[in-house]
Amino acid sequence: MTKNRYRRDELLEIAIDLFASRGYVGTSIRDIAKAIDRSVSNVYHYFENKEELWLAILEYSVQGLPEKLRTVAHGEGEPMERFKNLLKLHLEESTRHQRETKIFFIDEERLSPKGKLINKRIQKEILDIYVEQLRLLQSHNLVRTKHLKILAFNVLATINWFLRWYDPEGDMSKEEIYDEIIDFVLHGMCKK
Amino acid sequence: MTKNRYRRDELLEIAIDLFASRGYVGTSIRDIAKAIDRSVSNVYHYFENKEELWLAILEYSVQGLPEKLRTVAHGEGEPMERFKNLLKLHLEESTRHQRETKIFFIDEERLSPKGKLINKRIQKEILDIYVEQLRLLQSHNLVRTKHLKILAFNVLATINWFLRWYDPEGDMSKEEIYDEIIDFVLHGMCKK
DNA sequence: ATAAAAATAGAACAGACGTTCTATAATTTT
DNA sequence: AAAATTATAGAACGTCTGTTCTATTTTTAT
Repeated sequence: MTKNRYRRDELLEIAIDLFASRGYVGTSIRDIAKAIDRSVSNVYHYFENKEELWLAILEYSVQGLPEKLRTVAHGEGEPMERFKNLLKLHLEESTRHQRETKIFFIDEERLSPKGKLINKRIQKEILDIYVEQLRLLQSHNLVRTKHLKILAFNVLATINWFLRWYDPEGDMSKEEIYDEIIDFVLHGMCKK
Repeated sequence: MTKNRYRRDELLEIAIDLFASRGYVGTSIRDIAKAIDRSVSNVYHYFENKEELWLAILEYSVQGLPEKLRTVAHGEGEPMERFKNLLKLHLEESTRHQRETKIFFIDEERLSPKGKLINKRIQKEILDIYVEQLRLLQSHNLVRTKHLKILAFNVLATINWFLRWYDPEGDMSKEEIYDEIIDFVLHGMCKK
């Protein structure tokens, strides 16, 4: 059985590429089939329908993110150190799955109720991780604001927006950029 | 002549609503016509085609933003004070045109070359304003980083992401949220 | 009041869409 | 070797798409 899971994953790869560059609605099953030089029915052989294909991509990549983040957040070390690790891992994972993560934020309104729910759930899970960690830092008197949720949104803003402008071909290394971003999140733009 | 510019703007309003909630590709001309209870041809009477409608929305709202931002940035007062004003105005304008600004960031890949160009130009104009202001602040030794462009991206991240989570029905006032965001941009999340 | 212009509707078109159906080739299991 | 399963293709479906065409009503200008 399931020998040719390989063929399925090829399909998935192409779909990720197309969805990431043209969006969910902007990519047709025919586009995907043509891009990999197979028939439309072949796509339907591996995936029940378009939305299941979309969800398979999420499962393939973004689905596991909250768990990974939680592991680091609940790991060892000082709270602030752990928070930095959390940011770092989040940035690394976002870069590693850049295309998929981009997909995750595009066209979410066009999904079926089921798809929307999954999307929202993952986003909520991630937000909660950050709020929880910020609350911990707050209890150590390390955080400036009272509105933790807004703060969490702002932190996530920086991480997620990064995907929109990051260009792997650019002349700065990933590590350099991560450090810049983490520094911004922690201390903002102003000197001292 | 042009007596019923009013009818055109009604159409524009509906289109903004639909585009903002369902995206460019996800909204058909028929959707728009149906939503305002007119015929499809009526839409075409006011707008040459779908993309021109899209561009009309940009013109109607986002187009003027760079100029407004520039005016404040080049205004009076200390550099840091002016920068805060810049952030404040940018947040205000984004809120005022929340739907349109959202449209501006959705589906940009699906536009024609012409549309893409306009989109990119406006985004570049705004980025340049920030880079310029940050350079000024840097020359006054008020900014911590050397990579101004990344810093500018991070600042814009916070502002633009705000549109994704801001809910006018929420229990915090706009002013409160603006202040939180500006504080985050300036000083980050850490105490001192 | 009449002519010109603007606003509207409705039908039609050709193409793209997601999906399904039927049939055949390739592979795996027995 | 035969049977069963999996992988593939191709045609067809009904629906939706952006757009155009023709015709009619309404408004404006003369």
